[in-house]
Amino acid sequence: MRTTEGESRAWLLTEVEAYDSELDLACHASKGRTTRTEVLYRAGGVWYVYLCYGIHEMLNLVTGPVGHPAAVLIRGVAGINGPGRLTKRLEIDRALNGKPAAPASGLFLADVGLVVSPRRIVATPRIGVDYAGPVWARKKWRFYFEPSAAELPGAR
DNA sequence: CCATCGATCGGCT
DNA sequence: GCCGATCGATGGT
Repeated sequence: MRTTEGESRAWLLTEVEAYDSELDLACHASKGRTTRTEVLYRAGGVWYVYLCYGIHEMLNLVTGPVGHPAAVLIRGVAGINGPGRLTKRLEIDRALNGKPAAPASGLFLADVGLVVSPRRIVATPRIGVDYAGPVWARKKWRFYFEPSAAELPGAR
């Protein structure tokens, strides 16, 4: 959910990708603590937004305890597929980097009570991380599900 | 300082 | 299926 100039909008989160620890060669923290990755080492609950390919803003939620770099890349919501398209449509950029995932920052998560059976959730290798080598590139840490019309925001 | 490359996307062959 | 766009973080000279 997001608030922009008083306007509130809601999206159903449908696709994410996990990045965990310095051991994960696909995780930016695999290169250690740097100016860019510092946010990943904070306590979970803050946004990590960076520029990819010089064009796309990537939105991630930091998820680990203090000192343990881990994050979830927000890859898609109902109606918007692709992490780059998502940030463009939601007008999200690096200004949000390091900000809390709370109403004060304008972008936060809300539990709407939707229960998704595990059998509906598909797990696949992460996208675009072949450079991480076979072990890490093959881990099935991308997850998504296809929401039904009745599950979309605003449906009744 | 300079070179490399990327958690992508849209357009074209 | 391939390729270029576009730029900041990173690492080496």
